[in-house]
Amino acid sequence: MIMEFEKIADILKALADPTRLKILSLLRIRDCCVCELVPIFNISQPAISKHVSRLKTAELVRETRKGQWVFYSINEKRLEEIGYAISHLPDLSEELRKLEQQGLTVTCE
Amino acid sequence: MIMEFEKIADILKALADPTRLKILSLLRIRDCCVCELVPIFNISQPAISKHVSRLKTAELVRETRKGQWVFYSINEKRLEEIGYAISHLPDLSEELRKLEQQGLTVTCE
DNA sequence: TAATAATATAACCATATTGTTATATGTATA
DNA sequence: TATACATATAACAATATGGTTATATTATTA
Repeated sequence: MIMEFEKIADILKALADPTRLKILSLLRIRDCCVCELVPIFNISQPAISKHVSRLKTAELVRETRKGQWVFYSINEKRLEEIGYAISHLPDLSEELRKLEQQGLTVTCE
Repeated sequence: MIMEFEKIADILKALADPTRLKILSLLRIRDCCVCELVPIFNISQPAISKHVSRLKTAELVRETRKGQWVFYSINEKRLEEIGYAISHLPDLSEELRKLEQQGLTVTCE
């Protein structure tokens, strides 16, 4: 299915941060909870919590509570979806057609 | 080749904007110059110019001057690279191993 | 129940992002 | 050369982002 530009941009914004990319790379190895991620990064627990929350909003990770811990797992399907979305962006041929009708296209050489 | 987290994040930031995604979608149809893009979007000429400049910095588009116009073309290779980079993020197993050595991993159930 | 541990949220700050208008630069043409 | 057109850059404003510390929430355990 074709994903809207705004939706794709929103998911890409969630991905477009080195810390969040590192979290995803770690979750590829195994599920982790926030308290395991904290000592790996030089940022506070609330900062990590906000990063995983951002990934969750974009459905790039899923959470499972296990007692006092919340384990996060990667949603590989979502990553595949975003790859597909980038190579199948919504078609804007109509916009270019309108431009031509208005005589606003540039023809050179 | 494996791309560093910061580099991937930087390219993803260039992609993570609806206007820039629409520009890329238009360039998939044919090369365009800034003056053709302006009437398609509800933003000023300098705003469009800055967007294509951001895409150029990330090597997602290339420019060719033709007389007074600058035509922009999509660099599909770069888009493929970023797709590959996302599915082959740098490996952080070592970080998790250190965590285990320090006894900071959580074992439950 | 009280204390502890893990996580999330609130309030705040510094910086980045994305738009604006004004202006500079580069190229073609009268 | 002077003018016009396309594009880029500068200066600025509003909002978003990513960090901080303090505190609230949720679950476990003494």
